[in-house]
Amino acid sequence: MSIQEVARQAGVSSATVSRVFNLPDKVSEATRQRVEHIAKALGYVPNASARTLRTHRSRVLGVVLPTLLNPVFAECLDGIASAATAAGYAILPITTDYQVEQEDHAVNLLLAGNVDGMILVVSNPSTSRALKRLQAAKLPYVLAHNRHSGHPCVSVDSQAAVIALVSYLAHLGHTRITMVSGQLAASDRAQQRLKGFQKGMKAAGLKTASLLEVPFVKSAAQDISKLLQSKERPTALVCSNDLLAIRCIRAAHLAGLRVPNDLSVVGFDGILLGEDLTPMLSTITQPNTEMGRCATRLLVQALAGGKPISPTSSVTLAHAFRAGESCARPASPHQEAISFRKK
Amino acid sequence: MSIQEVARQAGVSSATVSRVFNLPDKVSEATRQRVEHIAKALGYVPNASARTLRTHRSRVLGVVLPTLLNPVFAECLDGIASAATAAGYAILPITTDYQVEQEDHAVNLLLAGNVDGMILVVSNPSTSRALKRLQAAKLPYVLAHNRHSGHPCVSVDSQAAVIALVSYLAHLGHTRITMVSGQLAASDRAQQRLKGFQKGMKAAGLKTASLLEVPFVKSAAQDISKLLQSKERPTALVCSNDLLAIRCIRAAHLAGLRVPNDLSVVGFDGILLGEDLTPMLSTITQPNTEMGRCATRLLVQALAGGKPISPTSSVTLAHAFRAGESCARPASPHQEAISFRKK
DNA sequence: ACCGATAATGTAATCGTTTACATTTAAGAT
DNA sequence: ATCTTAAATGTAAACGATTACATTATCGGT
Repeated sequence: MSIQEVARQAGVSSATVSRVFNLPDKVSEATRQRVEHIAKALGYVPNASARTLRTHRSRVLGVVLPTLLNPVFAECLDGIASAATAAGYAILPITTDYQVEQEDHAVNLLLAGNVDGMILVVSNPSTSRALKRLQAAKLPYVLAHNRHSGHPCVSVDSQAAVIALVSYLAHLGHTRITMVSGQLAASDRAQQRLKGFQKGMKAAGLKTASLLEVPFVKSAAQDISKLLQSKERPTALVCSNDLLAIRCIRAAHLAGLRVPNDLSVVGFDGILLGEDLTPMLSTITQPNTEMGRCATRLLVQALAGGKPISPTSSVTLAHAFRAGESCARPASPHQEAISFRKK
Repeated sequence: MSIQEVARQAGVSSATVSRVFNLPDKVSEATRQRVEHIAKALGYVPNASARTLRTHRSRVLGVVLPTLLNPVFAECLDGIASAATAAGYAILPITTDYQVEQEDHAVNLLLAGNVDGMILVVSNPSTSRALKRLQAAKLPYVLAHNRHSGHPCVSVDSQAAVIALVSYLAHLGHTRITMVSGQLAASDRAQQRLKGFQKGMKAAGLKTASLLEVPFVKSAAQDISKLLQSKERPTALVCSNDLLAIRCIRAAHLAGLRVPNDLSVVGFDGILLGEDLTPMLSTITQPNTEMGRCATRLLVQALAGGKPISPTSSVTLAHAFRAGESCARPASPHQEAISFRKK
């Protein structure tokens, strides 16, 4: 069902039909109605490819994400989807499984797909070839969940958040605090959070900022439980993300430790599910959905303006500490002994 | 960077360049190499819109989902994305928030977007206008998570699963079992699971198959806790999905009930996160990611064959009961009294 | 040396829009 | 009645690929 067919049936030229949809006030009331009526009757829908070919605008945004299996990104994509739809854009998402080669591949695919712009969550903005490629192609883009002065980003200040968190834990009386992180090399977020942890520990006068890096999910449980059974086991875990925190709580349970009585666990991300858990997850929350929305709006705005997005238009969204139930004062040595006997 | 430009620089016609990419063996080794080299040097990428316009194939699949905030669908989309990418297709997902009007809207949008086919999770296949529209447009599609004899579906046999579950609970000694469901009208899955519950209760010789429908998430906690504080409170909850089960466990905790000692809770879906919870979620698992993959493969196959997909090619995937820790024998009246005093 | 077959390449139409420009129509001003 | 101007519509050229068909080159066989 082409525009020509509609034109024929309505007894006008294809140009007029086109105008009915794109510049309705350039066409007389009478013909407009007639054309609209016929178009609807025929079920005419303008062909997106032809339009894109002609106008060089696809009204599609590419989205590059590590995975959808972490609710952080699912929530973010949800925000992107809603904002995009609201602005009349469709989205083309691709996941990279945290692999840089796949980032490159994804960007190439999207570039070939004629997207008008991209929203990405990359491993490391500083070293990303994908971003270089984007700049070379002069395609507008915005990063979400990444934080880098050389790129337009929408993010929270992870480092500050963790510094404040450590200070809070120290005030609660924790001294043996361990950070649990996923593969550091795979994410600048993880690095920034670690940095915040180290600074926070120093500021709190706690010398040993110990770190447990669990590169692979499959071995995580073991590694964590080993840590928890060690002699000088930590009284608090600062986890680089909520999923990790949830696994730590599980590991603690399996090791016979009660959360938060014997061990405090704090996450990072504020995934929606955390609030429904028992114990309710204590975590640093970021507005994940809003982050996606915000990035999308930024991009759409730039597309409307027709100019690339300056790194100076980066947005820092507010984070917050959610005091759940997985974090409390450490047990005093006396109490700890009791709790130990109980087992 | 058009094909013409590459052709000019390579000193050949655009047809030859096109053949280099689409029918490489129809072109001589020498020119192929030359063209490939020049194309790469110029960073040439074939224009997807032009290609689609000409060939009537976009290599894009539309995806219609209720929401990404429920991990079931995020996992499913993950499967779709991976299978689609593997088959050389991109995906265009839209969420409907469980609203039929939005389903219609989504389908129209995707139709206008020139997708080659669609994968959908709808509220109700029987009444869906969106599906009618699709059939009218003769666009190949597959449903996932829906189950209906009139459409090609990839799903599990929810009803059988719940029947077996109720039987299991009855054997454990539970007699007061309540099903907790989201808005029944919004999902055929919920209806099928309820049906299974009712049949299962009957088969187990338990007359009252009581149902708690919690249409809105915001009031769910209240409704559930009211149920749990009622005089003849159930000893087991069969939840229509995992998210609901998690909220029930939370509500039980807030009501002072221990899971599974005072209350058994079983979910449905088998979201990945359930395994990391404490108590580990007892649930009926479905292969969510695989479901997405399977639906995609079915669709891609049909697209290759060029024929619409018959409802008879529907696939039923295997479900399984995951014995977690949120489900156990009910406390004997005596034990129950003790546990009650303890509070 | 010539023929026929086959391989390699080129020509040009086509897909369905949008839009600059040309043309027609209508209305108001004189 | 004529002229000007603006509004409404039409004409036709793009956009960048694919592909049926036409053409040219190559080569073995006689």
